[in-house]
Amino acid sequence: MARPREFDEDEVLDAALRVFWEKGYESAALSDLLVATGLTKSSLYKAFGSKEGLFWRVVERYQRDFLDFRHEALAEPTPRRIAARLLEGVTELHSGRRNPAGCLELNTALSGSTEAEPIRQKLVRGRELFRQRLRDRFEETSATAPLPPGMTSDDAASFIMSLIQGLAAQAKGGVPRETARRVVRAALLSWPES
Amino acid sequence: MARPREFDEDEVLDAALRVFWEKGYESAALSDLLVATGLTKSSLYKAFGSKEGLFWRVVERYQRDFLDFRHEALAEPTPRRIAARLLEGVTELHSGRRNPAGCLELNTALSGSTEAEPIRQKLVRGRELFRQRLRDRFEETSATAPLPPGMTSDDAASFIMSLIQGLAAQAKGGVPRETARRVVRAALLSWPES
DNA sequence: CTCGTTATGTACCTATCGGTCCATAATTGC
DNA sequence: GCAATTATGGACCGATAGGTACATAACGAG
Repeated sequence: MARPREFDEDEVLDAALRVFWEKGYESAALSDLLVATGLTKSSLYKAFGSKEGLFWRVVERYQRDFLDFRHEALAEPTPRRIAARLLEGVTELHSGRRNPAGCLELNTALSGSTEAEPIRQKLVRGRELFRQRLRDRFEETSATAPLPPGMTSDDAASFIMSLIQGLAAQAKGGVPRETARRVVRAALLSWPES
Repeated sequence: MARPREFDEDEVLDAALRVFWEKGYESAALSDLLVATGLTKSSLYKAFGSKEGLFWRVVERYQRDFLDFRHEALAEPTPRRIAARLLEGVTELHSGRRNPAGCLELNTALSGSTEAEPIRQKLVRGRELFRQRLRDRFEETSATAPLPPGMTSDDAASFIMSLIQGLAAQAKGGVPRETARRVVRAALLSWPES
């Protein structure tokens, strides 16, 4: 019983996703978002409340559409297979030519303005949460197949997280996918096969 | 035969270094730099030409004063000792409470505005140059002590570089030094002792 | 056909960005 | 002590940032 929307929310979110992915939260200007989505300022603010509101909707989609491999990875039965699936997933995601280089979340979480500090912290918290889930899965699956000798589940989880961030940073720097693949291979050399 | 400067250039550069380190190039506002250095806009522009001019002077100092361990690392006689010294250096540098969290260069190189794109690229080039030096040293020293079995010098260099970026990103996220140390230990487990 | 409701387009707002201009101050050589 | 030179203080600049106000347009319900 009112005027209908003239835009498709999915399309708008996808367009905004590209912008935030390429530039990070802060460097993505409102004007960039308007051009990319085709919305007017009024429509955007009516629909999403603010730039930050839009951003969190976008992050939601990012996790759903692009980070889904993380769930599959955690479901793997051995530490090595979990780690491999994670690292390979990150490699394919961040260093292809289909998507913007690097990681949407990292690109945002590494900027340093005081304005975006709460956003940064929320992202960091999410990262830590995933690290804990990873550690727990390493702990569980290490009964089936061992971790690299000398590594605790916690060590292993922190190690993999660091590598994931590193790969994302490298990808943003333009390091080619093939190089990333060799890094992953190298990192997994000492991880026992199932 | 002219009016003398009222500021000490070293002190100014150190103060500016902190600001750029904490915020990255873009998020470091000119006003932040003025407050931190105690300079007026006129003096800053007279002395350094522009924000970018000041930034490169600062990077120079950063590399001289804080990345000096890289040279020592490259001088080590075996791959493991090179890698260890590098990773430990990065850990101590980035995740202490003495210095701002994370890496000045990475904090800058991961932001995505089009304005700072040339700066990003220069930093990325510098990183690639160091990677090559690292690879060459791995190649040379692998005669004395082996690399981890299955890794070429190039693999090893890319692996270490990724880990360095990862540690820097983690540090910016507030991951404690002790965790970083455990990551380094884990990463070096398969690297043969000299 | 009108009314309530929601969406859109446009003009406008304040704050801040990096940077420039110019008058004035402090120095040394002569 | 005067001229030449360099440094400083502060007003000013256009561009852009994110965000708001308000009038108008398009719908469904009655």
